[in-house]
Amino acid sequence: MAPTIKDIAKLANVSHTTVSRALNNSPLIKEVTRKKIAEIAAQVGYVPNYNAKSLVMQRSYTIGLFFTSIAKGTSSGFFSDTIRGVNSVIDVEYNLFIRGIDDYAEYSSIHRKRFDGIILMSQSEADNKFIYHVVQQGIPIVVLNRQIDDRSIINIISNDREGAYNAGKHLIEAGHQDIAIIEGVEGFKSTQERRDGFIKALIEYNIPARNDYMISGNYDMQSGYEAMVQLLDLEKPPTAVFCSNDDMAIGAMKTVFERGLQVPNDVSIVGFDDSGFSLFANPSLTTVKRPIEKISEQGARKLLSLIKEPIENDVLISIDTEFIARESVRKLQK
Amino acid sequence: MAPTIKDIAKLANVSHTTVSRALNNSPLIKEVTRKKIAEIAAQVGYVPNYNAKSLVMQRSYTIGLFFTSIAKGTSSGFFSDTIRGVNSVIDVEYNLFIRGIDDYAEYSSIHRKRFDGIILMSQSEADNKFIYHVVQQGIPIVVLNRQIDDRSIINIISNDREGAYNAGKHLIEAGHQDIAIIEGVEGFKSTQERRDGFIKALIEYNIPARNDYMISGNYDMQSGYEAMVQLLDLEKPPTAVFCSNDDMAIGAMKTVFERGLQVPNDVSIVGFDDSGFSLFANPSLTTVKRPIEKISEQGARKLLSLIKEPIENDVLISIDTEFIARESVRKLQK
DNA sequence: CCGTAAAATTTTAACGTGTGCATAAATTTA
DNA sequence: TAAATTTATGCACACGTTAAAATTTTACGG
Repeated sequence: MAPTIKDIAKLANVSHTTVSRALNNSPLIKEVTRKKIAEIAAQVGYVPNYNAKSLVMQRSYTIGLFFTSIAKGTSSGFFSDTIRGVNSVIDVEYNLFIRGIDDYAEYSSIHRKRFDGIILMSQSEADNKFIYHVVQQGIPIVVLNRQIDDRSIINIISNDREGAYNAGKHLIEAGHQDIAIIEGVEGFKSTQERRDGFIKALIEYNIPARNDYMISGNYDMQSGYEAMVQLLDLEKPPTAVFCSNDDMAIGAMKTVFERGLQVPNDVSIVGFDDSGFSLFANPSLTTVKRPIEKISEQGARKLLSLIKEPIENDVLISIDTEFIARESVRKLQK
Repeated sequence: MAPTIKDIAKLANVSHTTVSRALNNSPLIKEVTRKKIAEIAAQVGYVPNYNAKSLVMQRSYTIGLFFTSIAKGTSSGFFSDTIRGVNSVIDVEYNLFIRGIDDYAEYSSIHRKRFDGIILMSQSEADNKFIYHVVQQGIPIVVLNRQIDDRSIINIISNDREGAYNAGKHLIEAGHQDIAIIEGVEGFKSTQERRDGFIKALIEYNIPARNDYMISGNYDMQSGYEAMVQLLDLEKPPTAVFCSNDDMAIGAMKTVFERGLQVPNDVSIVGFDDSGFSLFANPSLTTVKRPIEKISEQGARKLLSLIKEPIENDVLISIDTEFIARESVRKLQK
């Protein structure tokens, strides 16, 4: 049905070998024959069979984009920004394959023949097993978003620690002393990094970290809501709260309003991520912009060059966050 | 490197054909040999080469999930809900391939050999060209979210018209007479359906539709914001606004607050979609839940059965929306 | 224990493409 | 003009798998 190089060969009165070479711009082919063949190919609407090609070339023309999980724990904005970033870089000659690691019971179907390269948007330490498997299979990989100890792996992360530090600093310099933190999913590297950055700011300004001002959440709105309930129930509630992401900040704001209180007049709130709605929240949310789309673009580019030139190595790229001051923080007079 | 059926054949002292049959559970193979071969295969860690398989089977083991566009016009929640829905149904033996139609300059690379089936989350009439191509290639396809006239195509949509009708009715029954609508992207079927449903409610209650109460937006927050500016600048601003999606509703609420007005006290607002943040908005957003995840699950299932049994046809499944009353609508006393 | 049907397996070919080697044609050199 | 070299093309095989045809082995009735 669909024309093959052999069909073209017949039409052009040459061997299929010549056709193959002509279409791949081999220097062994005379210019006139190449042109003739290209013309015929275009005319009959030839498209290469990638399965045959892959079989003989030992390449798959497939880039795998993996998440820790697609089903849960990944916020929509994060998820779609990642795909957008990668998609914008990966040429259509590649298949863009998307799955969650937790969709797999075992990894045997993930091997060299099936993936030219893998981009992992990693959120959890538990991904290490997957990474190990991929490396062992000799598949080029780029890990995004979570720092990997193995320095032979290309690693692109955002500087969450510094971002959280800036958030904390901003609150302190606005005059706040009683500052709480609502944390992300336990075990996620980002959770830890953001906590560390936040605490660094406290230490730098000699503000004691109180245990009851550190509430753990899980990055979703509901958990932010619940965490804030705990905080407002304290004998001495904080005047400001750093939420480890915007979703939880939105949830936390909800609690504040339900208590008949105001943001930022009664409680100041800072988020993290700068997700789509943070600008349109009421009040608009002061937050730390995390350049997810940039990270994934960058990651995709690195992967492509890694596939072409496998020597590259020892790369850790840290992309800076950006502090965005909006309306959810109140300046206290001292 | 990686073991093939021939390697296994040698180890088992049989021909590679026997191995192939044994691993595919052909009834032509004696039980004992099957077992022996299965054992060896497991032991050497055999995984089939899908390129070779595809080449001879004329199947790709790839499901294509296409969007109208990945880069723009698709909200995060919508995008990720779709992928989640499909992902939950498609077995890992399939490649899940994701792209936007607008990533392609021409469709020649989209053909039967490369896709066992295609799921299209369609938002625009402009997709018809793509659909036509796919159908012409003989690729099984399921179109989601937008009604297609061609009844030979499996089509799964949400009943947006009825949802919008319910939204309008709710506002009217709460006592509102001056009701505006902020519309979605022009040319999107959903835009038209929601407008139609809304107007139907107006007509049913004998409320004249005013031209200056119909503002066009483009489904993003910013456009909702701007549309609401127009509405509030009117000599007689509406007391209620139906926004064609939640994103625009959030934008519209922002405008209201900036004017020093209240939702719902001064203006009532209804959205559409029930996206993640609508419950946590302040006030929480009354909206119409559109079951995107359900639609995509259902669509994926239909596609799988269509691939197996190509006789099925003339299917139009309409999934009902659900009206969700929350806090953004005020009951007027008459 | 032979002949034959059924069952189990092997042999051969095919899917569509790329590549090493041989060879024919064109060009240069002597 | 013949020999040496370069250039252009074709032949045959390989990639890993399934399927059709051919063959061998097993089972069974007389």
